[in-house]
Amino acid sequence: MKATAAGTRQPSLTDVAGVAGVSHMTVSRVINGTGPVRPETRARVLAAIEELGYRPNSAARALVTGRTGTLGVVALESNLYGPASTLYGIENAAREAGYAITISSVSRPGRSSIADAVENLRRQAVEGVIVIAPHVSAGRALEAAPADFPVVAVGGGETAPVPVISVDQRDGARRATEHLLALGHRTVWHIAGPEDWLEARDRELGWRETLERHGVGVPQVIRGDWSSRSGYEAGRSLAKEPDLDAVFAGNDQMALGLLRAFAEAGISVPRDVRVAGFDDVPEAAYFTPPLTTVRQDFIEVGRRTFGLLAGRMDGGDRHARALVVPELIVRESTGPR
Amino acid sequence: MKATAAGTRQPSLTDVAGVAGVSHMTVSRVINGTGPVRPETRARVLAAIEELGYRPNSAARALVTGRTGTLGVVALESNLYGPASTLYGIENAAREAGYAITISSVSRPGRSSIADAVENLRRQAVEGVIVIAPHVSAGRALEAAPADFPVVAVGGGETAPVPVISVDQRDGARRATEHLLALGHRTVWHIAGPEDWLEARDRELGWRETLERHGVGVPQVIRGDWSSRSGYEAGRSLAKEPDLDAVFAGNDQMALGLLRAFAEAGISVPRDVRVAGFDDVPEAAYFTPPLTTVRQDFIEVGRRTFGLLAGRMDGGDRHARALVVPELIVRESTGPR
DNA sequence: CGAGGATTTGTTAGCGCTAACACGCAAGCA
DNA sequence: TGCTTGCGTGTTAGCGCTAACAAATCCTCG
Repeated sequence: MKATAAGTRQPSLTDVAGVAGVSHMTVSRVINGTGPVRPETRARVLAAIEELGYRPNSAARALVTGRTGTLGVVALESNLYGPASTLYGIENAAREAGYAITISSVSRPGRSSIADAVENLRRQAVEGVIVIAPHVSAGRALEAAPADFPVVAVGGGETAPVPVISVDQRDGARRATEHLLALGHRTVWHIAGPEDWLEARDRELGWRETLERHGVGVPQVIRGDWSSRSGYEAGRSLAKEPDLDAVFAGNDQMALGLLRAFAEAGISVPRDVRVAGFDDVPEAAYFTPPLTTVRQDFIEVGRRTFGLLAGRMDGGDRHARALVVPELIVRESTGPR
Repeated sequence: MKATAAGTRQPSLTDVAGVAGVSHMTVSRVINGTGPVRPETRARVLAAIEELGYRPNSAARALVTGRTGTLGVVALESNLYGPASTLYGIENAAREAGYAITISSVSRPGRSSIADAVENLRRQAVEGVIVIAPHVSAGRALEAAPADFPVVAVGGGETAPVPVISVDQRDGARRATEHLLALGHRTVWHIAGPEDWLEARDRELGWRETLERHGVGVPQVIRGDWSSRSGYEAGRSLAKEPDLDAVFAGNDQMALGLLRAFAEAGISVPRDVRVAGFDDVPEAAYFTPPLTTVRQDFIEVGRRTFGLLAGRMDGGDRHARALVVPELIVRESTGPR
């Protein structure tokens, strides 16, 4: 294919048709594989396309077909392992299905910022939108989701009238908590994520339920913000606690901060205190000590999210739900003493 | 704004014009702010837009203006801190300037996969492309970048005929290495990133140059793959080294693995060995011990990358270069003994 | 009070493509 | 031979929008 000189108009279907000596419709048929074309005609057309470096004009096609082949993703602007991985999972599945992905990131999720992002994407003429914003406020924003436009959510908005895919956070928290209880601890402390995150709520709920089901006392929950710093601060105050012996951190970053604070306080993990996290970030196996944590398969989440959106675009149910089951990964931080 | 019933055609400019009792051109002028419109006419038009829930058809607009307001980003499908942060920086800057971002991710970078991704994006009618793929092979792919289409690269392809923005990796490596030498160590070992990464090459080069400039022996470089696992393995073999006293890891993840291996081998950091990393991931301050590392401002990188692309789309130089200077963050891992 | 200019609105064409239908031609059949 | 059938190709219209120009309206001032 030759590069077209800068400033020159891009070749159109008609230009190709001229070179190939056919009508523009025949060229269209060759490109889209619609309608019958004699092999020898097809070859002439393909040669002309090659010669001119023709590239279909997607705007013109979209205008007439009403389809853009683009999906929108509203993503949280953060480097949190989960959301970023989910994004790649979605992108992959979408690309395989022939869709492009347009992202619109949101720095501080809120009812209106998410609605704005969705509106932005609609103006970009996306055919559907995936919202990755596992916040309580995101859930509320989705409650007002239009019925005439396909929106799906990942990990949030239980009550929203949109399909939702989520990892079973409660179950993951239950697994971690039961694992710690099974080791003989009287109770398990918890460092929760920010209150406005659904995942934080669910993990806390799973932890609390499990303690109650086992009839053990529920300690005061400690509130963090997912960051290692907040885990560190939580660890500093927990270190003063006289009968502390097991902690379940809401994510791996906070667990890391916790480990750091304990190390500084001369508390040995797992000998004095056992610690578990959530997410299984790739680094968790190399923390000091290696961290027991709950693994979420984000690639799978991304794939299934795309699937749900594809279904919804086909007129599927607004109330579809999909749940991905997490897995407990046991490492030294809850190992033998 | 009312939701349109499913299945109904979206309202067009003409529909709005009908309701407002004006011509479609007047509506267009109101929407785009082109040409003068009487305030009272404008109000009627806006009311009609509101009433119908009108949303401009971007395909039609793109068809006639030749502009889509979309940029493409070729991203590496990975959760590495740097690329992901850069992506957000770009998205932010682009959104502020009124552009949308379409991403195309690449799992294994290579000459052809990157060229394919760029071609994909061009078919999506993006106005320009940013390639985030700091590989040697990416650089080669960019050497064949078309002259008639704006492409910029972040962090790679020194020789490619496209604008490039990068963090000064050599300088960062120099800072880390000099910092270690200044602490009185005889030499500094290095765990390098994968050979096909430009960043890995530059960091290694900066390290090597610095050692040579100071006239100290250059130890055999150890090759990792950015992962904590590879850092851990490097640490296991380094632990056997009799006169080891300072290590500069190519990134923070590998430094983490290294710290883990040293902890297992009973080597104390910084007492027995001092360790520095690269990137300053948010967790680095909470490693055991907190890690001295080189900070890169990825948000700035994203912003400037967008700036370079904007310049290139305006007919700017294909050989523009921008360099972001990194910063050494000193923490306990190179602290007093 | 009417010419001339500025302001506001309308008309027309066409961007590049696909849908729908029309046409020509060869083959099949009676 | 005439009529159908089906294949391969062409013609036309129109998607929703903006650019360019044309027309109408309003004001200002001699």
